Amino acid sequence: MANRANAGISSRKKPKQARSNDLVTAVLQAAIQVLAQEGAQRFTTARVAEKAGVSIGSLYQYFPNKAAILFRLQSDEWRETSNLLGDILTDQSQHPFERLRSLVHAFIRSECEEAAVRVALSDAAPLYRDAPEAHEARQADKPIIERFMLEVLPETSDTVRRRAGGLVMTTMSTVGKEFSEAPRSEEEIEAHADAMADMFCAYLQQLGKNTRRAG
Amino acid sequence: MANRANAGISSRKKPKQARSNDLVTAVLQAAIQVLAQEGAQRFTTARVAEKAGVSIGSLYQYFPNKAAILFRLQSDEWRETSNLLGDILTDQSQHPFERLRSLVHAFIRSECEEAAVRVALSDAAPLYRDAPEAHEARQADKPIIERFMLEVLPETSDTVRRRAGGLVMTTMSTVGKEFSEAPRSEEEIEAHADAMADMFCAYLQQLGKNTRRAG
DNA sequence: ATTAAAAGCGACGAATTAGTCGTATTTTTC
DNA sequence: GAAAAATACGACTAATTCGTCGCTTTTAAT
Repeated sequence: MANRANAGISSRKKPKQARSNDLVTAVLQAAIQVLAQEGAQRFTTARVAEKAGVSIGSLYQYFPNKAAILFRLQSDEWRETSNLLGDILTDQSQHPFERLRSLVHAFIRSECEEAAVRVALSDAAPLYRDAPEAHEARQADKPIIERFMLEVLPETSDTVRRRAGGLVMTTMSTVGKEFSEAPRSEEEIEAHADAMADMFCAYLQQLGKNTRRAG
Repeated sequence: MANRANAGISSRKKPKQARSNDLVTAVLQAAIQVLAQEGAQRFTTARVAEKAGVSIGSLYQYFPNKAAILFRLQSDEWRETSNLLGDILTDQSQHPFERLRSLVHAFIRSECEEAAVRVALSDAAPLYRDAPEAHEARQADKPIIERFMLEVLPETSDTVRRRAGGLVMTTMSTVGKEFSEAPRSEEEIEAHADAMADMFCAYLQQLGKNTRRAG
């Protein structure tokens, strides 16, 4: 097998004409369909190109390798999640705990939509997760979380606050993923999101109390 | 490729002589090494056979296909975790919350040991997770958790109690897995486990209060 | 010792896959 | 409208992988 993994994961060349832009979006949409219908195992560049109605050679003009397509899809999802975080957690018109609850609901709901694609995409994670680009992309949410946590636990030490924020976010994302792997009814989704939000609020409240007592 | 996936995932024939038992254990140990050193992507039956010092044909006498080897490893891990659960959560000499805290610490520590193998094994999960055997295996812990939760939240409705138990266990396992993907110092491990235990205790305590107030 | 069963072997077939490269077509530029 | 640049094409190569099958060696039974 010719291996181009060394070429990295970033896009190969910028599409300059309208048709090549269309080609790239066609490839990405096809990639989503292949992931959803065939799963990560059977996700191949040939299948993507065929479903996109594009030749395999053209595909490789804009993506250096298979991993780049997957990473692009994951990046798009990460960006969406970041927007969700920013929109909800900074809405000063609601109590912080209510914002957190909203976030959990929104996140779980979005995880459960198109669950097949999301599961397949994370099955394919080994192909792109070691790339430096992937490492960078995951730092995007940190400032937002940090600011939110400062609002909730203003008197707590940086270390504890940061750890708590990380725990809450990691829990939301990993448990949300696991939860979405089985098909869920609307009621289940809401109930589960509420339970998770309850857990977070109880935890943060307790942390706040401890700090006030100790400080 | 000749495909034997239909043959299922269970072991092919029982080793009856000492040498074949040795062969099976050699294969399993080699499989662990291959996973740890090469990762899920490069985990192949040929590599396992070679590292085990065994012919590929012999390997296929005792494992119907590649997935069966991986499933066997995962099963062994699940059984170990089940034992951990049973040992710790039923130890009546400690307060339930202390047991939970011990469990979290033990679990996170064990996840962080041999992290490479564990990560690779879950990278390979798509190969075995849809098998019915895998589905059964995951129900093993339910009764233990149920009994523990009854002890902690005796007056809560079944639905709520079961959901809470599931949430706590899912959180421990998924967050533990995520946490172990990066290398961690002893201090980090302890601090993180404590934070997680704090979160669980705060949550369950809160749930208990609500029930008492409502009931 | 003879025989049958169990275990072990490894070259090989069948299939799949990632990515290339020379060529053809379309668009832009001047 | 001619030259140059960008885009598109797809047959093909090189590599990898799973699992089989006919055959040999070892062990157990009588």
